Amino acid sequence: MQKGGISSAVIKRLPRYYRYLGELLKMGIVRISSKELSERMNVTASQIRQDLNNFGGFGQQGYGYNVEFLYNEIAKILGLDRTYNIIIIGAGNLGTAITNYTNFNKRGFLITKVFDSDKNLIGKKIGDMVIEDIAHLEDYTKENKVDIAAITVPKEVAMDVANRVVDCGIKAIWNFASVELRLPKSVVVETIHLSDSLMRLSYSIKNKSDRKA
Amino acid sequence: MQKGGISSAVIKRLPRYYRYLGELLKMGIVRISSKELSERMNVTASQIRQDLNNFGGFGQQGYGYNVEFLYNEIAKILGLDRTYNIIIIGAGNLGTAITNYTNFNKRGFLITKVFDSDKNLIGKKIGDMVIEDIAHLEDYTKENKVDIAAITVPKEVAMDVANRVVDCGIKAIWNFASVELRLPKSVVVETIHLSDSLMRLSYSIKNKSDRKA
DNA sequence: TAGATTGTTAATCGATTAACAATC
DNA sequence: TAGATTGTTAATCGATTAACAATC
Repeated sequence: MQKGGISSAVIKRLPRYYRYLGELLKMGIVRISSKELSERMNVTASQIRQDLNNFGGFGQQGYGYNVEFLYNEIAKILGLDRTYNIIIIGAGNLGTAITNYTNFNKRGFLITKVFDSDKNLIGKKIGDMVIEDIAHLEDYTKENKVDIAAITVPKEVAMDVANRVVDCGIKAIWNFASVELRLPKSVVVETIHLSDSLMRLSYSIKNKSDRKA
Repeated sequence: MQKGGISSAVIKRLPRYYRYLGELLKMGIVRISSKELSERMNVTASQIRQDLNNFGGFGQQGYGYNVEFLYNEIAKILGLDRTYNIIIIGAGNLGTAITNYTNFNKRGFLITKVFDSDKNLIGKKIGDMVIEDIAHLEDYTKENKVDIAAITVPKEVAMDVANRVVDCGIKAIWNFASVELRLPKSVVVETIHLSDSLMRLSYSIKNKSDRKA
Protein backbone atom coordinates (compact mmCIF):
# COMPACT_ATOMS: atom_id res chain seq x y z
CA MET A 1 0.00 0.00 0.00
CA GLN A 2 1.91 3.06 1.15
CA LYS A 3 5.36 3.72 -0.22
CA GLY A 4 8.64 4.04 1.56
CA GLY A 5 8.44 7.26 3.53
CA ILE A 6 5.44 9.49 3.89
CA SER A 7 6.57 12.91 5.03
CA SER A 8 5.78 13.79 8.61
CA ALA A 9 3.99 16.93 7.44
CA VAL A 10 1.40 14.70 5.82
CA ILE A 11 1.06 12.45 8.84
CA LYS A 12 0.52 15.39 11.16
CA ARG A 13 -2.48 16.38 9.07
CA LEU A 14 -4.14 12.98 8.98
CA PRO A 15 -5.68 13.09 12.48
CA ARG A 16 -7.24 16.41 11.61
CA TYR A 17 -8.78 15.03 8.43
CA TYR A 18 -10.00 12.14 10.49
CA ARG A 19 -11.68 14.40 13.03
CA TYR A 20 -13.40 16.48 10.38
CA LEU A 21 -14.63 13.43 8.54
CA GLY A 22 -15.95 12.04 11.81
CA GLU A 23 -17.94 15.22 12.29
CA LEU A 24 -19.30 15.11 8.75
CA LEU A 25 -20.27 11.52 9.32
CA LYS A 26 -22.11 12.45 12.49
CA MET A 27 -23.91 15.18 10.57
CA GLY A 28 -25.07 12.57 8.11
CA ILE A 29 -23.13 13.96 5.16
CA VAL A 30 -22.52 11.18 2.67
CA ARG A 31 -20.14 12.66 0.12
CA ILE A 32 -17.73 15.55 0.03
CA SER A 33 -15.43 17.07 -2.55
CA SER A 34 -11.89 18.11 -1.79
CA LYS A 35 -12.99 21.68 -2.53
CA GLU A 36 -15.80 21.61 0.01
CA LEU A 37 -13.64 19.98 2.64
CA SER A 38 -10.82 22.44 1.97
CA GLU A 39 -13.17 25.34 2.67
CA ARG A 40 -14.31 23.86 5.96
CA MET A 41 -10.81 23.01 7.06
CA ASN A 42 -9.09 26.06 5.71
CA VAL A 43 -6.49 24.23 3.64
CA THR A 44 -6.18 23.93 -0.13
CA ALA A 45 -8.11 21.30 -2.03
CA SER A 46 -4.89 20.44 -3.79
CA GLN A 47 -3.23 19.58 -0.52
CA ILE A 48 -6.04 17.30 0.53
CA ARG A 49 -5.88 15.40 -2.74
CA GLN A 50 -2.10 15.19 -2.62
CA ASP A 51 -2.12 14.00 0.95
CA LEU A 52 -4.68 11.29 0.34
CA ASN A 53 -3.02 10.11 -2.82
CA ASN A 54 0.04 9.20 -0.84
CA PHE A 55 -2.00 6.27 0.36
CA GLY A 56 -4.20 5.50 -2.61
CA GLY A 57 -7.07 6.83 -4.68
CA PHE A 58 -10.00 7.05 -2.31
CA GLY A 59 -12.18 9.32 -4.39
CA GLN A 60 -14.08 9.20 -7.60
CA GLN A 61 -13.93 11.68 -10.45
CA GLY A 62 -17.02 13.79 -10.77
CA TYR A 63 -18.26 12.64 -7.37
CA GLY A 64 -15.72 13.38 -4.70
CA TYR A 65 -15.16 11.23 -1.64
CA ASN A 66 -17.56 9.03 0.23
CA VAL A 67 -17.29 10.33 3.78
CA GLU A 68 -17.73 7.03 5.58
CA PHE A 69 -15.37 5.16 3.29
CA LEU A 70 -12.67 7.80 3.55
CA TYR A 71 -13.11 7.98 7.32
CA ASN A 72 -12.54 4.26 7.61
CA GLU A 73 -9.60 4.31 5.22
CA ILE A 74 -7.84 7.01 7.23
CA ALA A 75 -8.53 4.99 10.36
CA LYS A 76 -6.71 2.08 8.76
CA ILE A 77 -3.82 4.27 7.69
CA LEU A 78 -3.46 5.60 11.23
CA GLY A 79 -3.66 2.10 12.66
CA LEU A 80 -6.99 2.73 14.38
CA ASP A 81 -8.47 -0.51 13.06
CA ARG A 82 -7.21 -2.44 16.06
CA THR A 83 -6.95 -2.01 19.82
CA TYR A 84 -3.93 -0.99 21.86
CA ASN A 85 -3.21 -1.89 25.45
CA ILE A 86 -1.82 1.10 27.30
CA ILE A 87 -0.27 1.18 30.73
CA ILE A 88 0.06 4.46 32.58
CA ILE A 89 3.16 4.99 34.65
CA GLY A 90 2.62 7.76 37.14
CA ALA A 91 -0.77 8.02 38.86
CA GLY A 92 -0.61 11.74 39.55
CA ASN A 93 -3.17 14.17 38.21
CA LEU A 94 -1.98 13.84 34.65
CA GLY A 95 -1.96 10.05 34.73
CA THR A 96 -5.37 10.10 36.35
CA ALA A 97 -6.70 12.51 33.74
CA ILE A 98 -5.59 10.25 30.92
CA THR A 99 -6.89 7.14 32.64
CA ASN A 100 -10.30 8.75 33.08
CA TYR A 101 -10.47 10.11 29.57
CA THR A 102 -13.03 7.77 28.06
CA ASN A 103 -12.65 9.01 24.51
CA PHE A 104 -9.40 7.10 24.12
CA ASN A 105 -11.16 3.91 25.12
CA LYS A 106 -13.77 4.54 22.46
CA ARG A 107 -11.07 4.70 19.82
CA GLY A 108 -9.54 1.41 20.91
CA PHE A 109 -6.85 2.70 23.23
CA LEU A 110 -7.46 0.63 26.34
CA ILE A 111 -5.91 1.60 29.62
CA THR A 112 -5.11 -1.76 31.14
CA LYS A 113 -3.05 -0.83 34.18
CA VAL A 114 -1.81 2.17 36.15
CA PHE A 115 1.47 2.07 38.04
CA ASP A 116 3.04 4.30 40.65
CA SER A 117 5.85 4.15 43.17
CA ASP A 118 4.09 6.17 45.86
CA LYS A 119 3.00 3.92 48.74
CA ASN A 120 0.16 6.34 49.43
CA LEU A 121 -1.27 5.80 45.97
CA ILE A 122 -0.65 2.08 45.50
CA GLY A 123 -3.87 0.16 46.10
CA LYS A 124 -6.04 3.24 45.65
CA LYS A 125 -8.46 3.33 42.75
CA ILE A 126 -8.88 5.44 39.65
CA GLY A 127 -12.39 4.65 38.54
CA ASP A 128 -12.45 0.89 38.90
CA MET A 129 -8.73 0.50 38.27
CA VAL A 130 -6.42 -0.27 41.18
CA ILE A 131 -3.07 1.50 41.17
CA GLU A 132 -0.31 -1.06 41.03
CA ASP A 133 3.16 -0.92 42.57
CA ILE A 134 5.71 -0.03 39.90
CA ALA A 135 7.85 -2.83 41.35
CA HIS A 136 5.48 -5.24 39.61
CA LEU A 137 6.02 -3.70 36.18
CA GLU A 138 8.31 -6.46 34.95
CA ASP A 139 6.03 -9.24 36.18
CA TYR A 140 3.00 -7.58 34.68
CA THR A 141 4.53 -7.14 31.25
CA LYS A 142 5.64 -10.76 31.20
CA GLU A 143 2.06 -11.90 31.55
CA ASN A 144 0.19 -9.18 29.70
CA LYS A 145 0.56 -7.67 26.27
CA VAL A 146 1.35 -3.97 26.45
CA ASP A 147 1.46 -1.89 23.27
CA ILE A 148 2.06 1.56 24.68
CA ALA A 149 3.44 2.95 27.94
CA ALA A 150 2.32 6.45 28.85
CA ILE A 151 4.92 8.11 31.03
CA THR A 152 3.42 10.69 33.37
CA VAL A 153 6.11 10.78 36.04
CA PRO A 154 8.25 13.80 37.01
CA LYS A 155 10.98 14.53 34.50
CA GLU A 156 13.71 13.61 36.97
CA VAL A 157 12.75 9.94 36.86
CA ALA A 158 11.29 9.79 33.35
CA MET A 159 14.47 8.54 31.70
CA ASP A 160 14.86 5.70 34.20
CA VAL A 161 11.25 4.69 33.82
CA ALA A 162 11.59 4.78 30.04
CA ASN A 163 14.60 2.49 30.16
CA ARG A 164 12.74 0.03 32.34
CA VAL A 165 9.79 0.11 30.01
CA VAL A 166 12.04 -0.59 27.04
CA ASP A 167 13.71 -3.46 28.91
CA CYS A 168 10.25 -4.96 29.32
CA GLY A 169 10.00 -5.08 25.55
CA ILE A 170 7.47 -2.29 25.13
CA LYS A 171 7.95 -0.65 21.75
CA ALA A 172 6.00 2.58 22.03
CA ILE A 173 6.09 5.39 24.55
CA TRP A 174 3.72 8.27 25.01
CA ASN A 175 5.86 10.70 26.91
CA PHE A 176 4.48 13.55 29.01
CA ALA A 177 7.70 14.37 30.84
CA SER A 178 9.58 17.43 29.72
CA VAL A 179 12.73 15.56 28.73
CA GLU A 180 14.15 14.27 25.51
CA LEU A 181 14.14 10.50 25.88
CA ARG A 182 17.15 8.89 24.25
CA LEU A 183 16.07 5.37 23.40
CA PRO A 184 16.87 2.66 20.85
CA LYS A 185 15.59 3.38 17.36
CA SER A 186 13.32 0.36 17.59
CA VAL A 187 11.21 2.24 20.14
CA VAL A 188 8.69 4.78 18.98
CA VAL A 189 8.31 7.88 21.14
CA GLU A 190 5.64 10.54 20.93
CA THR A 191 6.10 13.42 23.33
CA ILE A 192 3.58 15.95 24.62
CA HIS A 193 5.62 19.02 25.47
CA LEU A 194 3.38 21.16 27.62
CA SER A 195 6.05 23.73 28.39
CA ASP A 196 7.04 24.12 24.73
CA SER A 197 3.41 24.73 23.91
CA LEU A 198 3.14 27.37 26.59
CA MET A 199 6.27 29.10 25.31
CA ARG A 200 4.87 29.21 21.80
CA LEU A 201 1.75 30.75 23.27
CA SER A 202 3.71 33.47 25.00
CA TYR A 203 5.61 34.09 21.77
CA SER A 204 2.30 34.48 19.96
CA ILE A 205 1.00 36.86 22.58
CA LYS A 206 4.04 39.01 22.06
CA ASN A 207 3.86 38.91 18.28
CA LYS A 208 0.12 38.92 17.84
CA SER A 209 0.22 41.50 15.07
CA ASP A 210 2.84 40.23 12.64
CA ARG A 211 1.61 36.69 12.35
CA LYS A 212 2.10 34.09 9.69
CA ALA A 213 0.33 30.81 9.01
CA MET B 1 14.21 43.74 16.18
CA GLN B 2 12.54 40.82 14.44
CA LYS B 3 11.18 41.28 10.94
CA GLY B 4 7.68 40.84 9.65
CA GLY B 5 6.98 37.16 9.85
CA ILE B 6 9.18 34.49 11.31
CA SER B 7 8.15 31.12 9.94
CA SER B 8 6.38 28.85 12.36
CA ALA B 9 8.96 26.14 11.70
CA VAL B 10 11.54 28.37 13.35
CA ILE B 11 9.32 29.23 16.28
CA LYS B 12 8.57 25.59 16.98
CA ARG B 13 12.29 25.00 17.41
CA LEU B 14 12.95 27.89 19.77
CA PRO B 15 11.64 26.22 22.96
CA ARG B 16 13.89 23.26 22.26
CA TYR B 17 16.93 25.48 21.88
CA TYR B 18 15.91 27.15 25.08
CA ARG B 19 15.68 23.86 26.96
CA TYR B 20 19.07 22.69 25.74
CA LEU B 21 20.71 25.98 26.60
CA GLY B 22 19.15 25.79 30.04
CA GLU B 23 20.75 22.40 30.53
CA LEU B 24 24.13 23.63 29.34
CA LEU B 25 23.83 26.54 31.70
CA LYS B 26 23.08 24.20 34.60
CA MET B 27 26.11 22.14 33.63
CA GLY B 28 28.22 25.26 33.91
CA ILE B 29 29.11 25.43 30.21
CA VAL B 30 29.97 29.00 29.31
CA ARG B 31 30.31 28.98 25.54
CA ILE B 32 29.14 26.74 22.74
CA SER B 33 29.57 26.72 18.98
CA SER B 34 26.72 26.02 16.60
CA LYS B 35 28.57 22.87 15.56
CA GLU B 36 28.79 21.51 19.09
CA LEU B 37 25.16 22.37 19.83
CA SER B 38 24.07 20.82 16.55
CA GLU B 39 25.70 17.54 17.51
CA ARG B 40 23.98 17.47 20.89
CA MET B 41 20.61 18.39 19.46
CA ASN B 42 20.83 16.37 16.30
CA VAL B 43 20.16 19.23 13.92
CA THR B 44 22.49 20.99 11.48
CA ALA B 45 24.74 23.80 12.62
CA SER B 46 23.54 25.75 9.64
CA GLN B 47 19.97 25.57 10.81
CA ILE B 48 20.86 26.81 14.27
CA ARG B 49 22.70 29.80 12.85
CA GLN B 50 19.92 30.54 10.37
CA ASP B 51 17.26 30.29 13.06
CA LEU B 52 19.05 32.56 15.47
CA ASN B 53 19.88 35.11 12.81
CA ASN B 54 16.20 35.67 12.26
CA PHE B 55 16.34 37.59 15.50
CA GLY B 56 19.81 39.05 15.51
CA GLY B 57 23.48 38.17 15.69
CA PHE B 58 23.94 36.60 19.10
CA GLY B 59 27.30 34.99 18.46
CA GLN B 60 30.82 36.02 17.88
CA GLN B 61 33.08 34.83 15.08
CA GLY B 62 35.82 32.52 16.23
CA TYR B 63 34.16 32.11 19.62
CA GLY B 64 30.63 30.83 19.23
CA TYR B 65 27.80 31.73 21.54
CA ASN B 66 27.82 32.65 25.18
CA VAL B 67 25.39 30.17 26.69
CA GLU B 68 23.90 32.42 29.31
CA PHE B 69 23.54 35.38 26.98
CA LEU B 70 21.88 33.29 24.27
CA TYR B 71 19.61 31.65 26.83
CA ASN B 72 18.42 35.01 28.00
CA GLU B 73 18.00 36.35 24.48
CA ILE B 74 15.82 33.40 23.49
CA ALA B 75 13.80 33.95 26.65
CA LYS B 76 13.18 37.50 25.50
CA ILE B 77 12.23 36.36 22.01
CA LEU B 78 9.75 33.89 23.44
CA GLY B 79 8.32 36.50 25.76
CA LEU B 80 9.56 34.77 28.90
CA ASP B 81 11.00 37.98 30.32
CA ARG B 82 7.72 38.82 32.02
CA THR B 83 5.00 37.06 33.97
CA TYR B 84 1.62 35.85 32.76
CA ASN B 85 -1.52 35.45 34.81
CA ILE B 86 -3.30 32.25 33.88
CA ILE B 87 -6.75 31.14 34.87
CA ILE B 88 -7.73 27.50 34.55
CA ILE B 89 -11.25 26.74 33.49
CA GLY B 90 -12.16 23.18 34.38
CA ALA B 91 -10.94 21.76 37.68
CA GLY B 92 -10.91 18.14 36.60
CA ASN B 93 -7.80 16.01 36.65
CA LEU B 94 -6.22 17.83 33.76
CA GLY B 95 -6.90 21.27 35.20
CA THR B 96 -5.61 20.09 38.55
CA ALA B 97 -2.49 18.64 36.96
CA ILE B 98 -1.67 21.94 35.30
CA THR B 99 -2.46 23.92 38.42
CA ASN B 100 -0.12 21.75 40.46
CA TYR B 101 2.67 21.79 37.91
CA THR B 102 5.13 24.07 39.61
CA ASN B 103 7.53 24.33 36.69
CA PHE B 104 5.20 26.73 34.93
CA ASN B 105 5.22 28.98 37.97
CA LYS B 106 9.00 28.99 37.89
CA ARG B 107 8.97 30.26 34.33
CA GLY B 108 6.61 33.09 35.20
CA PHE B 109 3.30 31.51 34.26
CA LEU B 110 1.25 32.14 37.36
CA ILE B 111 -1.97 30.27 37.95
CA THR B 112 -4.10 32.91 39.59
CA LYS B 113 -7.52 31.23 39.67
CA VAL B 114 -9.26 27.96 38.92
CA PHE B 115 -12.91 27.86 37.83
CA ASP B 116 -15.44 25.09 37.53
CA SER B 117 -19.19 24.75 37.18
CA ASP B 118 -19.50 21.62 39.32
CA LYS B 119 -21.08 22.42 42.70
CA ASN B 120 -19.17 19.50 44.19
CA LEU B 121 -15.87 21.07 43.24
CA ILE B 122 -16.56 24.74 43.89
CA GLY B 123 -15.04 25.75 47.21
CA LYS B 124 -12.69 22.78 47.31
CA LYS B 125 -8.99 23.38 47.18
CA ILE B 126 -6.20 22.54 44.76
CA GLY B 127 -3.08 23.12 46.80
CA ASP B 128 -3.90 26.41 48.44
CA MET B 129 -6.14 27.59 45.64
CA VAL B 130 -9.90 27.59 46.13
CA ILE B 131 -11.96 26.50 43.13
CA GLU B 132 -14.24 29.34 42.08
CA ASP B 133 -17.71 29.18 40.58
CA ILE B 134 -17.50 29.78 36.82
CA ALA B 135 -20.47 32.13 37.28
CA HIS B 136 -17.97 34.60 38.75
CA LEU B 137 -15.72 34.56 35.70
CA GLU B 138 -16.94 37.90 34.37
CA ASP B 139 -16.63 39.61 37.75
CA TYR B 140 -13.20 38.17 38.31
CA THR B 141 -11.82 39.30 34.97
CA LYS B 142 -13.16 42.79 35.53
CA GLU B 143 -11.06 43.16 38.64
CA ASN B 144 -8.03 41.05 37.78
CA LYS B 145 -5.67 41.02 34.86
CA VAL B 146 -5.76 37.70 33.04
CA ASP B 147 -3.29 37.00 30.24
CA ILE B 148 -4.13 33.42 29.39
CA ALA B 149 -7.12 31.16 29.93
CA ALA B 150 -6.41 27.44 29.96
CA ILE B 151 -9.49 25.52 28.88
CA THR B 152 -9.65 22.06 30.40
CA VAL B 153 -13.35 21.39 30.13
CA PRO B 154 -15.04 18.61 28.12
CA LYS B 155 -15.09 19.32 24.39
CA GLU B 156 -18.88 19.67 24.35
CA VAL B 157 -18.73 22.90 26.33
CA ALA B 158 -15.29 24.14 25.25
CA MET B 159 -16.57 26.40 22.48
CA ASP B 160 -19.04 28.11 24.82
CA VAL B 161 -16.41 28.60 27.47
CA ALA B 162 -14.02 29.99 24.87
CA ASN B 163 -16.58 32.52 23.71
CA ARG B 164 -17.19 33.66 27.27
CA VAL B 165 -13.49 33.98 27.85
CA VAL B 166 -13.12 36.09 24.72
CA ASP B 167 -16.04 38.28 25.78
CA CYS B 168 -14.14 38.93 28.99
CA GLY B 169 -11.37 40.43 26.90
CA ILE B 170 -8.86 37.63 27.35
CA LYS B 171 -6.59 37.49 24.32
CA ALA B 172 -4.87 34.11 24.63
CA ILE B 173 -6.26 30.61 25.09
CA TRP B 174 -4.43 27.42 25.94
CA ASN B 175 -6.88 24.83 24.72
CA PHE B 176 -6.90 21.22 25.90
CA ALA B 177 -10.28 20.32 24.48
CA SER B 178 -10.33 18.25 21.34
CA VAL B 179 -12.16 20.83 19.25
CA GLU B 180 -11.14 23.44 16.77
CA LEU B 181 -12.00 26.74 18.41
CA ARG B 182 -13.22 29.31 15.91
CA LEU B 183 -12.44 32.66 17.45
CA PRO B 184 -11.67 36.21 16.34
CA LYS B 185 -8.23 36.65 14.81
CA SER B 186 -7.30 38.95 17.64
CA VAL B 187 -7.29 35.96 20.00
CA VAL B 188 -4.29 33.67 20.08
CA VAL B 189 -5.03 29.97 20.52
CA GLU B 190 -2.57 27.20 21.26
CA THR B 191 -4.10 23.74 21.33
CA ILE B 192 -2.82 20.54 22.92
CA HIS B 193 -4.35 17.75 20.88
CA LEU B 194 -3.93 14.62 22.96
CA SER B 195 -5.92 12.42 20.64
CA ASP B 196 -4.01 13.60 17.55
CA SER B 197 -0.80 12.77 19.33
CA LEU B 198 -2.05 9.31 20.18
CA MET B 199 -3.09 8.71 16.58
CA ARG B 200 0.35 9.70 15.35
CA LEU B 201 1.78 7.24 17.83
CA SER B 202 -0.38 4.40 16.52
CA TYR B 203 0.63 5.36 12.98
CA SER B 204 4.27 5.15 14.01
CA ILE B 205 3.75 1.77 15.64
CA LYS B 206 2.32 0.50 12.40
CA ASN B 207 5.05 1.99 10.23
CA LYS B 208 7.97 1.55 12.57
CA SER B 209 10.27 0.25 9.84
CA ASP B 210 9.89 2.75 7.02
CA ARG B 211 10.42 5.86 9.02
CA LYS B 212 11.50 9.30 8.00
CA ALA B 213 12.67 12.31 10.01
C1' DT C 1 48.91 36.64 13.30
C1' DA C 2 46.52 32.11 12.46
C1' DG C 3 42.53 29.54 13.65
C1' DA C 4 37.90 29.26 14.60
C1' DT C 5 33.38 30.23 13.90
C1' DT C 6 29.95 33.36 12.92
C1' DG C 7 26.57 35.81 9.75
C1' DT C 8 24.90 35.58 5.31
C1' DT C 9 24.48 34.51 0.50
C1' DA C 10 23.84 30.85 -2.83
C1' DA C 11 22.40 26.06 -3.95
C1' DT C 12 19.54 22.31 -2.99
C1' DC C 13 15.89 20.01 -1.50
C1' DG C 14 11.12 19.19 -0.25
C1' DA C 15 6.48 20.64 0.30
C1' DT C 16 2.66 23.21 -1.40
C1' DT C 17 -0.08 24.98 -5.01
C1' DA C 18 -1.70 25.20 -9.70
C1' DA C 19 -3.11 23.12 -13.82
C1' DC C 20 -5.18 19.80 -16.54
C1' DA C 21 -5.96 15.34 -18.69
C1' DA C 22 -8.44 11.24 -17.21
C1' DT C 23 -12.76 9.52 -16.00
C1' DC C 24 -16.87 8.92 -13.35
C1' DT D 1 -23.50 13.38 -23.20
C1' DA D 2 -21.97 17.39 -20.34
C1' DG D 3 -20.40 18.63 -15.88
C1' DA D 4 -17.87 17.74 -12.00
C1' DT D 5 -14.04 16.41 -9.66
C1' DT D 6 -10.47 13.33 -9.09
C1' DG D 7 -5.50 11.70 -9.62
C1' DT D 8 -1.28 13.31 -11.07
C1' DT D 9 2.18 16.02 -13.36
C1' DA D 10 4.35 20.52 -13.58
C1' DA D 11 5.36 25.09 -11.45
C1' DT D 12 6.10 27.67 -7.48
C1' DC D 13 7.27 28.63 -3.18
C1' DG D 14 9.61 28.08 1.17
C1' DA D 15 12.73 25.82 4.17
C1' DT D 16 17.02 23.50 4.83
C1' DT D 17 21.74 22.83 3.84
C1' DA D 18 26.17 24.14 1.99
C1' DA D 19 29.67 27.38 1.23
C1' DC D 20 32.46 31.13 2.25
C1' DA D 21 33.78 35.86 3.13
C1' DA D 22 33.86 38.66 7.28
C1' DT D 23 35.76 39.07 11.65
C1' DC D 24 36.67 38.00 16.39
